[in-house]
Amino acid sequence: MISIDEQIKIISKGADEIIDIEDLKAKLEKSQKEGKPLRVKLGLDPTAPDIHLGHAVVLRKIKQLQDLGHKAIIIIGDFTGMIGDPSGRSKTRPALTKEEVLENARTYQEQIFKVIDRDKTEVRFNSEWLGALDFSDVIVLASKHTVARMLEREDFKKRFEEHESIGIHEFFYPLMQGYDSVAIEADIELGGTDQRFNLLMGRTIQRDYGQESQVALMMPLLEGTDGVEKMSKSLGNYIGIYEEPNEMYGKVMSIPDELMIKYYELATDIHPDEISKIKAGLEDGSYHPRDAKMRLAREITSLYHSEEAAQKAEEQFKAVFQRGGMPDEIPTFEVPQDIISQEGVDMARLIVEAGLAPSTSQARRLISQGAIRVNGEKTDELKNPTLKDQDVVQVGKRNFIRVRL
RNA sequence: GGAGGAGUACCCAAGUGGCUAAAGGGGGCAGACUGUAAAUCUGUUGGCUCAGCCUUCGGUGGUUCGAAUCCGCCCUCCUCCA
Repeated sequence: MISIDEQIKIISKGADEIIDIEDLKAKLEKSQKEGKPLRVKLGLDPTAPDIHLGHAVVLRKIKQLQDLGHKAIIIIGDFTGMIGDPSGRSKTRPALTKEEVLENARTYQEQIFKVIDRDKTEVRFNSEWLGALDFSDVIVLASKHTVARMLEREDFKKRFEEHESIGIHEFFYPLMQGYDSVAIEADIELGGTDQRFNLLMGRTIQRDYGQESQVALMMPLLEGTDGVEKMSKSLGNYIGIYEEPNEMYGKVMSIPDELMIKYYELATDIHPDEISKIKAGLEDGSYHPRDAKMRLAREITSLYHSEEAAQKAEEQFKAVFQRGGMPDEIPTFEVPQDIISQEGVDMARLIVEAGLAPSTSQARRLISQGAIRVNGEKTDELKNPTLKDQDVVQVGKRNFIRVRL
C-alpha cells in the first residue's frame, strides 16, 4: 500500500496548485480506509479533434492517479460544448453544432486512451444530466450565484471593462461545469490553471447540493512550439500526439531552449531527480542544450510511438539538419506532362503541384530566395531542362520530393 | 425604439480622392549564421500566362477621368439613453 504522503508527493508533482491540500489528505485517508478509489474528474471540451501535448499534461496526471488506484471520470462536454468555454477568451466563442460536438467527442475518446488507462476510466457525456434539467432547475442553480462573483473572474472582468460582449449563457458555463461535479460526485477535478474559477465553482456548487467539495488540482499550461502562447490547435503551435515520429521529433526540437525544462516536467515521465540533474548540467554548461533537447525530443517521441521510432527520427533529424542531407523516405511525385516544355520543367508549377507551395507566386518567391535544391545543389532556375527521373527536389530545409518523369 | 462609434490583407493596426497591392508591428516562409526546425541578423509575405496584367480595404448601388478614402441603402459588432 502506498503511503498517503507518497501519494500526495506524486499527485503534487508538477502541479501548479492544489486547493485544498488538507482536503486532499482527508480524502486520500478516507479512500484508503474504506478501500474506495477517489473519483477524479476531467472535463473535455470537444472543440479540438487532435489531442496535443498540452492536453496530455492533465492526462498524464490522470494516469498517475490511476496508477495510485483511483478512478478517472472523463466528462465529454457535449452539452457545455454548445456554449463554448469562455475561459481565457477575449471574445465569445462560437457555439458548436450538436453534430460537430458529437463527432469531436468520438475522436477524443479514441485519443485519450493513448495516455490514460481505459480500465480505470468512466466516460460520461454531460448532456446526460444537464439535458435533463428543466428551467426551474436551472433557476435554482443560477440563484445561488451572483453577477458580481462572476465578474471576479479575470476574463469576464476584462471583457466587461473593455466593453466586449459577454453572453448571458456564458455565465452558465462555470455553473454547468460545477454541476457536472455534483452529478458524478467528483473527489478531485483536474484542469489547467485557466480552469481555476471553474474548478472552485465546482467546490461551491457541490456544497450547495450537500456534497463534500472536490479538490481542485491545477496543472500549469504548456506553451506551444512558439514558446509564448499556450499550446493550441487554433494557434497552430501544437504537437499532436498522433503526429508522425519525424514530425513530432522535429517540432520538439523547434521549441525555444528556455522551455526545455518545462517540457521535461510536464510532457515526459522522467523522474524529477533526473530532471534536476539535466537542469544543473544546462546551468553549469556541462550539458549541451542541443543534446538536452534531443533527449527531450527522443523521450516524447518514444512515449507516443516507440523507442525505435524515436531513435530513427533522431537519426533522420541529424542527417537532414545537422549534415544537410536527405531523409530516407522521400515521397515520390509524378511530374505532369503539361508543366514540361522545351525549356525544361516549370519549377514553380512543379512545387505547387507537389503541394510544397500554395501558389505559383509564392513558389517563384521561394525560387528567387534560393530555397530550392535539386539533389542538394542550389538552383534558382525557373525552368529546369536537366531535371530527370529520381532527382530529389528540396524546398526549404525540410520539404523533399523525388520526381518521376 | 433613439443617439453615437466601428468593420482594412493570417492577426493587430495606419491610411480620409490619384504617388496604395495598401505604412508599421506580430505571425508565417526563406536565406545567412549557429549549438537544433533555439537565439540573432537579412529578405519576403494577394493572384496570374510576372519588367505586363487581374482581383482586394463588411456588402451593394452611385458620384468622379480616377475611391479603401465622397454619397445612398443593407449587414455585423460596440457604447450610451429608453
